[in-house]
Amino acid sequence: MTTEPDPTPRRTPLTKAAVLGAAVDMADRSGAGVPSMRNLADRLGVKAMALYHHFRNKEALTDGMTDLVFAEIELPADGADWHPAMRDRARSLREALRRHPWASALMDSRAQPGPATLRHHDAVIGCLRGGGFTVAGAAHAFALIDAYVYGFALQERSLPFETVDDLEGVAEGIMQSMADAHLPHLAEMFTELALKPGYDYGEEFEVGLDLILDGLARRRTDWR
Amino acid sequence: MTTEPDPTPRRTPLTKAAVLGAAVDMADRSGAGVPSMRNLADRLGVKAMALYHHFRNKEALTDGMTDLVFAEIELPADGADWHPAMRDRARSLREALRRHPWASALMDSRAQPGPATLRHHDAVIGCLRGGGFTVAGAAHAFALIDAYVYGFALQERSLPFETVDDLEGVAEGIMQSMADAHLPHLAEMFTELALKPGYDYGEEFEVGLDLILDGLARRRTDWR
DNA sequence: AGAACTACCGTACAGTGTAAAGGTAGCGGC
DNA sequence: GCCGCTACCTTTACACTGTACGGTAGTTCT
Repeated sequence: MTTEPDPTPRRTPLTKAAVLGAAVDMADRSGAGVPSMRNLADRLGVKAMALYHHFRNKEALTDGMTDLVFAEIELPADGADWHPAMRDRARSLREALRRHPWASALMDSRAQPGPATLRHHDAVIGCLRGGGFTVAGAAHAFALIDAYVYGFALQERSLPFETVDDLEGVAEGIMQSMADAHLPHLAEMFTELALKPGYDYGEEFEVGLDLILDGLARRRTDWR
Repeated sequence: MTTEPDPTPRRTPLTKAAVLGAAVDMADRSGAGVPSMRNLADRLGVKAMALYHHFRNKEALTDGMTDLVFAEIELPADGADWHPAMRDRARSLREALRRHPWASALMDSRAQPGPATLRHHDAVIGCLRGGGFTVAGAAHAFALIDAYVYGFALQERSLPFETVDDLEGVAEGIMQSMADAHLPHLAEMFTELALKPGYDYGEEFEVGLDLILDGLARRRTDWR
């Protein structure tokens, strides 16, 4: 009777995937970035040091988290037309970075790209090559689009307001600075654009993306 | 004799500027990002809590540091032609971010822009407006260029190697992954481009910048 | 039965930001 | 002279971080 099935040997053992899922979820909710090992362990009903059995250190954990984000991004379908495919991918990447705001800052420290990341990059490059880009041209296009999307996500995240209500409070302070320091152009942009009811900084994304994709189309066959 | 000049009342008192200068210098040298309050204080011959007399909290300190970086960036000269001026500014910004790699990641958390930052933005917008961009057009151009430069800096910083020697070591691991996981396009790009002797990822910067400035020139008068 | 291995826990340490309070030097006013 | 006042810095303390080290149940292999 001591060898009964024992449905919960103590609890169902942790898996890498379960830990990463919980970590991503906590990071998304809290808005405070990657959770601490202790908090993450608590949420999993376990003590902090148990996590080190599944991840060499915290960096390995965050690497796994970013790879999970990459897995969410829409891959270009095989043989798809490069132009709409790149547009879709850029939007998808941007939305993933918006869902997981901690991820854009994390790019920095990611020590090594995970499998989803590599697969993602391969598909994108493949799509570009199929669309007539040379190897060097595909590298140009890839670097350009990615830099833009990451940079945009970073900027969007660093805006000092989230809602329109916030905006008005913050705006007063900035407007004051602008009046004090004689910054007429900035002031103009605020009063005539940014503070107007319908303005949404997020819409700048499409404008820039259009310009970039258009430029790529124009250079596609010239490069190299 | 008790009222002598006393050249060192105990020591010359700290100033905000001195603290910020030391902090930036430490961050640049160490490569480990913003120093801790204790380490920074040590370097200044002072105890950690003394710093809180000059900065409300650490965030205020990092805000000051980023503002100091902005102060290094070349401003467009008054009335300068927008095209070369924007190119120079983008290069200057990128080089500042390369000198201070911790700064690009810090963009994120900067709570409020300092005076140098605001002055910088004002000058850039002014140059664009003077070059015939509408308010909305200048906003488009500004958002696009900045996103690109920040994103590029972020990517460049996240490359898993620094020197060509490092590269070869890392490459073997990645090549192995690529072979295992069937990533032919990525493999091709590595063998035919990235691992070739003369290749320098940094040169991609100019390619993308050209494309963007060209697109801006093309749309300058159409926008809005 | 004993050994080896897996998965987890307890404890401990050095490091972090910072709140609270205290000290001390230099000052102007009585 | 002395009394506060302010500017600057220190001491102490607390809650929190990542993680090294060693231990301990339970399972599996021999």
